[in-house]
Amino acid sequence: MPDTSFAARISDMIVLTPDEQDALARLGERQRRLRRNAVLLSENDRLSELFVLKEGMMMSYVLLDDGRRQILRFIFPGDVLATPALAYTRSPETLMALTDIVVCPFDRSVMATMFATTPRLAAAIMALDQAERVAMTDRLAAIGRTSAKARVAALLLEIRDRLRTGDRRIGNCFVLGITQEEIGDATGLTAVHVNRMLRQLEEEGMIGRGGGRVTLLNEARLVRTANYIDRHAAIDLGWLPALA
Amino acid sequence: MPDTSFAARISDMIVLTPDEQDALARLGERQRRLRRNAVLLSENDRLSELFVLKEGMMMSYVLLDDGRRQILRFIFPGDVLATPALAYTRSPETLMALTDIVVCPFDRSVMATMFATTPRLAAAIMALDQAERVAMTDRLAAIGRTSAKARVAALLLEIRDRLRTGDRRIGNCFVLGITQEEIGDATGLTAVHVNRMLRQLEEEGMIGRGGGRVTLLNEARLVRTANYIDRHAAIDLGWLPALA
DNA sequence: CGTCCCGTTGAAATCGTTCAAGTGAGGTGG
DNA sequence: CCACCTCACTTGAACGATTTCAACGGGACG
Repeated sequence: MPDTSFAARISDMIVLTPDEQDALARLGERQRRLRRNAVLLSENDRLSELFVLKEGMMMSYVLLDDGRRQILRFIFPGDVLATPALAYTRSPETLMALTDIVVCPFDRSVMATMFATTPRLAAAIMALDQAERVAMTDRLAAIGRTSAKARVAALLLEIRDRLRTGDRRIGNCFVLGITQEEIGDATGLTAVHVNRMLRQLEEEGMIGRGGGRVTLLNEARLVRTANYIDRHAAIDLGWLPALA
Repeated sequence: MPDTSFAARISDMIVLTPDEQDALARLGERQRRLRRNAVLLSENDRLSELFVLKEGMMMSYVLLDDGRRQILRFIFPGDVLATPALAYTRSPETLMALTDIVVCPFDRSVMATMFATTPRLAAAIMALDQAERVAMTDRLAAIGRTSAKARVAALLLEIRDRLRTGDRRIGNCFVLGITQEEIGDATGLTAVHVNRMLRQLEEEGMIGRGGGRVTLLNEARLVRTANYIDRHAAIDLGWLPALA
């Protein structure tokens, strides 16, 4: 049984052949540890490796000329990072650790080999990337067309669901792991306004806060105010051919 | 020489083997024509095919509960559509023709076959998808963190650059092909405000308008006010192994 | 014990929206 | 060929959501 959370996620969805399990295990061979707040890759850095996040939480972001930051995504165990390496030689985004982390780097040539030798696995990776793409379109729609309250609510729900895919025991009460400023940079709001929105969600009984934790008190209502859809729950790789 | 614009785009970037050219040509075998404003696929429709856009222009969007619309991307000849089919059985977005179009549908099982038989081609498709992903993060950052003027300017530049990849003769003067309402739905603004921003860009001498066309009069300044980066120009697939 | 970071709160300012009205070009039927 | 209709675009004025500015509290950490 391969031990990376990435392997766990893949094998949750398709049955792997021994060859595929080997290939998957090789992705986890090298490991790199980084401290909280360490930068794995900066915008415009030379880019030739991809990574799988094995432990911890990360984020990717871009900085604008005026110093403003847009957080593009939060990254959880089992996610593949730095996929732009497949199309670009310089990173379009910065990758930073939000907690102490363990990542497994692998050269993009490994990806090329995987396409040739374990195509089904490559297809599965591409499919998971599509799920990430769809989650990003959800964020785009949220930022472009929903209220501040809805965006904050959606982010809370998304983080909870992502944390839960890594640990099924996580219920309605969890440690967010990010600051209000980071929530703002992810949702296109200011930290000040995020604070007001959290307070409002609390006053309306949708969430509780305390001890660095958030509790979803009325999830149904939260989902409704957020326009939220859990994209990770609906993933279906059943079309992948069951090769020998 | 394969005749789809998709084939042209791929072979611009890597040298194809005869097998790969065959596989590419097979993608273009079936064709479907749609009229302007026709819907190829609605949100939540059953999803088992992908498409390559051969001619014309399309967009993808989502509708929110309150009827608001967020346009996720504009689609140009050579782009692959409905890639969420690789991870989901129902479409997360609506695909609509902005002009009369020709699309080439192919089942996702064809994609699976391609992974196994022409892996390098599959890798190239995944790489181009990454470019699309990066363009989407640019839009996310624009909507989340830049002014209305910057967003409109960025959209004008992006559309011009995308049109140009299909027709190198296109210079600084081109037909936009979308309404101000659509610009608004793509940038997270109202049609009214888009109008004011266009006027402002015009008054400041950055663009000219007339006869349904836009002219970029001061491209350098426009790029600066938009924070724009041309992602399609920097694509590099050189890492793909040059197989026999 | 001081300092820094994060969170909190109020008041004023601003950017973008909403509402309302009007213009103009293109298409269609009489 | 004209009357009519629709759709996109245009413009002004009022409104409102979010930002900005400013100040303060509290906990963690050296």
